[in-house]
Amino acid sequence: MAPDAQPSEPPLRADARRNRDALIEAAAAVFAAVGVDAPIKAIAVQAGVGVGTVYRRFPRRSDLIAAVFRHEVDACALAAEGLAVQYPPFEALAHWIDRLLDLIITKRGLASALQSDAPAYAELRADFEARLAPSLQRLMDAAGRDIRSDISARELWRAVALLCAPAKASEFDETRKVVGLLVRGLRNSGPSS
Amino acid sequence: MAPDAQPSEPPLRADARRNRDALIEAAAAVFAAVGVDAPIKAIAVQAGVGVGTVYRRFPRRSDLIAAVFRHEVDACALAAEGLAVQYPPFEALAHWIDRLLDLIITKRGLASALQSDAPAYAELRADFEARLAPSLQRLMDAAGRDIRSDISARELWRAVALLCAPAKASEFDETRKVVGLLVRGLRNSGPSS
DNA sequence: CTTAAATACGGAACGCAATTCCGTTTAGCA
DNA sequence: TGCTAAACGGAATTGCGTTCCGTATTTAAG
Repeated sequence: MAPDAQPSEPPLRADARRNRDALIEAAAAVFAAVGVDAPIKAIAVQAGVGVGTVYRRFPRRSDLIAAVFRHEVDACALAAEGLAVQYPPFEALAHWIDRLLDLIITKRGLASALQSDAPAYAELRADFEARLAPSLQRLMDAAGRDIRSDISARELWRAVALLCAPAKASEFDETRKVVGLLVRGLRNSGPSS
Repeated sequence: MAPDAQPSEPPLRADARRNRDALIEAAAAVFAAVGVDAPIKAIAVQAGVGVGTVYRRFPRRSDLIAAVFRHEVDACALAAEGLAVQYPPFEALAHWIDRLLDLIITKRGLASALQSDAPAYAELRADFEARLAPSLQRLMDAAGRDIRSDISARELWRAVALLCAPAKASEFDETRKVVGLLVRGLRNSGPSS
């Protein structure tokens, strides 16, 4: 009855760790070049391993995507704290959403993957959501009556992710504009503070 | 030099027309049951024809989708006129966007298809856009200063389509809410009329 | 320094859907 | 009725995702 509930995996074997790292690096390169829906084989080749190795370590494509972007996602979540200090509540929220936009928009195919319900991507949205929603929630709480209360952090995050979906480089401006509209609609013009 | 430029196809042979109609009907049924990304074979079977026949008549999947929804799309475009008469400009616009939402939201996978850049769907967005954008443009023109002028009909239409993308039946309300936010943001709160 | 068990590896094999191709069938017409 | 063009169906091809298993490597014990 020892509290071993959390099955903390045994440490990876040396070669396994090496391959794991190589795969993340290779995937980052391939994702940047081709998009997150690149053929698994391409990533395996780039990393110099067999496809079996990819699947053993990252059973779902979303696992690999999540690993590649983990640092950036965490950084974005962290940035909320700084913005909350620097700006008034509503502006902090707006700026953070800009930051979120930069995160999603520049990764080819990431936004589409985030809303795919294909099993290979199933966990991705949840993973991103788990890391980002708390930050957003705090900013929204801080904004209090400045924003509408009938929308949740999860809903807002998903809306932004959706609006990023088509973004090719040529459409970044359009995406920003439309997200801007959404944020405008979020603001409460009711009883001024 | 006769103005034969438009290569109006010769009329279809009787069996060809029969199959064409059967395919549209079959596709409608399959799309409703499984979504617009259903296997072509499933549609062929349902229609009682071979896959070759599907590809001969509808080379790209988008051709079939467009054919299936043509009536509904045209009806939506038409509805703009009526709304423009019944309501003040901004409300007419808002109502029409609701109508647009109903059109897209209830067709499984349609919204995703509308933003896919896969070749099989390439023409779909353009096709819908060509039919819907003029109506939206008229409503926006009529709304004049009531709405922001820095967004085009095409941009607004695309944003709505994007926000519909995830919509499973369980999420219709969420989608409506978020689109509502967008429309709110579109309204000009500046110099009142 | 052996050696055996546990892990990990690679890539062949399989499944599934998209798309093409071509020998056969059928409608339209004289 | 017979001929030609149009259309048909479905087998074959292609491409990717995913699984499986015989082989190779690491690790730790002796």
